[in-house]
Amino acid sequence: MSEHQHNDLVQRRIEELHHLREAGINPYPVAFGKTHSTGEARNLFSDEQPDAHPVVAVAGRIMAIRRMGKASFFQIQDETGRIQCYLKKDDLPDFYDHFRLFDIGDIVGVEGYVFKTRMGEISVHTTALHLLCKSIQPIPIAKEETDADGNTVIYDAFADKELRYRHRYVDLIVNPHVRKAFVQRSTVISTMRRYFDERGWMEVETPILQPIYGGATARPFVTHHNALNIPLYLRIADELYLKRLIVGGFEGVYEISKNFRNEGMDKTHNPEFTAMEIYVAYKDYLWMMDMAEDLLRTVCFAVHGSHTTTVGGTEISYAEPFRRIRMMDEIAKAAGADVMGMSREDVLALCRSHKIDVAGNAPWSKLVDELFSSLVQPNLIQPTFVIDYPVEMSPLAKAHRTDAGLVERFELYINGAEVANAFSELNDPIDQRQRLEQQAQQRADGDDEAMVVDEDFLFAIETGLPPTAGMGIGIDRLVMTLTDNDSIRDVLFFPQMKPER
RNA sequence: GCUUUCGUAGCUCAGCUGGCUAGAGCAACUGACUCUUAAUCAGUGGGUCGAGGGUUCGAGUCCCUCCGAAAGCACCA
Repeated sequence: MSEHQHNDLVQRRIEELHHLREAGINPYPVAFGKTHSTGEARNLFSDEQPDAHPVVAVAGRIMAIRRMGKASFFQIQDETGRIQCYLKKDDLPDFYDHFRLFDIGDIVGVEGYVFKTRMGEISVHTTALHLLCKSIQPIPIAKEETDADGNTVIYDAFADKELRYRHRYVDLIVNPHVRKAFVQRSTVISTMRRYFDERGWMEVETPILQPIYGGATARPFVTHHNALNIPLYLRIADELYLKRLIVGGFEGVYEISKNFRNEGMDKTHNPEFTAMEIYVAYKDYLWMMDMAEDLLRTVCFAVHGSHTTTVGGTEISYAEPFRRIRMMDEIAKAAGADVMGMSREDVLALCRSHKIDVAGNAPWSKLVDELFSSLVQPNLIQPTFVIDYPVEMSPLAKAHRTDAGLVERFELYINGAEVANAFSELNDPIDQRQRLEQQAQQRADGDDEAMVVDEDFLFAIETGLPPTAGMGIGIDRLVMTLTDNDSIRDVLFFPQMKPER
């Protein structure tokens, strides 16, 4: 701690701290009897009764001070916003000089009454001021002005991304739009949870530390359990455990889980991220599509009070029935050829003819995926379900009821990004074993993201999984589209950073 | 992992083809001011220019290595 930044600004504040103590003021008292939020206090004032002078005790962080000799104005900020406070020496003759030792960033409690200044700002006329926490690190001061058109203009906003992510608490104090995005994130999650709970589906918890990882194609983090002396993997997906619970007799389960993937980081990838997975027995992917659509419409409304939102200047509507398109149809339209039944070599040539850079030894499914990602996905701006994927790309999805070679699967795309992935779950144990063995073969052939055979999972499927629909939603990416942020770091409180040195 | 760009005061930023003691605004400090609001006015202090090395008479500026970040690419969700 002593190696902390000890610049002159910090030194100055530590001295002030000592002076306050000498004056008999405890800079770190235990509590404060707050009666109103700043927002509530502001609402107490009415122009019909300007002399009502409702009495309040509000608390918050000092964000601005304007000293004018024997009177001062300061603004305090709490969860609901800011309110100006007015303090004059006549009211607090013994205390007023101590206020000189208060700084921007200190947390105070203010007792007083609500009034409106001559300049028309609703304020608290201070009758007692309590220091609740002396801050010794200065916070960045972004000044705000309301221009003639009523727009808030911010000067010198705290903008350095590295500092904002490393000191997120400062970012949250100083940048209201950052706070707002995280409130919206919380609304997304709480709305989903309520939606599922109301329908009788049960929230569950499954292991994060797993002896065998599965449910997705990804590279895991590995750790070691000392007492058992075995490697354990941090989960990459919930799927296999949640299906075991459906086997066990629960008919609707969901989990909001942190997953971990040991891969590169960029605007859309953080090594730990949040997924929601839900499984409902006796349903299929068509039912799940309807549910997903209703769910997202509900979530959007909870966040925005509207069924539309704007991302990067483009309006996204959750109101209309979402478009549903078949993957193979779209690839055929965009690439000019039906890839079903085409040889790997022909699909490779097709990729090359569209100038898609792919490895020459990539498997058929990978090539088809590339065609889709390059030619179709970027155009899926409005919420769109892409349905019926090739079986090679979906080792856990049930074979399509009518179309050979396909599975009953959909992915939901919004603003060109995949937000949900779902299928009619594969419950044919013979088929499932073959699919996993295929994965194992790919793995043996050098694909280190292919799945591992999980014998206990197969045992569960052999025990009997009812017909079941399952879906995963990438919460971070959904929140990005709902908060108009194009970087995942802006919807994670503490995105992964390299340590400073 | 690769490529490019960036790192100057607590914060936001200037600093030219290398050239006097590295600047500004906000914040801080001293003083004035009892309804201000980007308060105002007068004055003061504050820097290992990310770190280390090199070239040069001279480096914030040019070169190299390292650290950190951002954007793009690759991989993935």
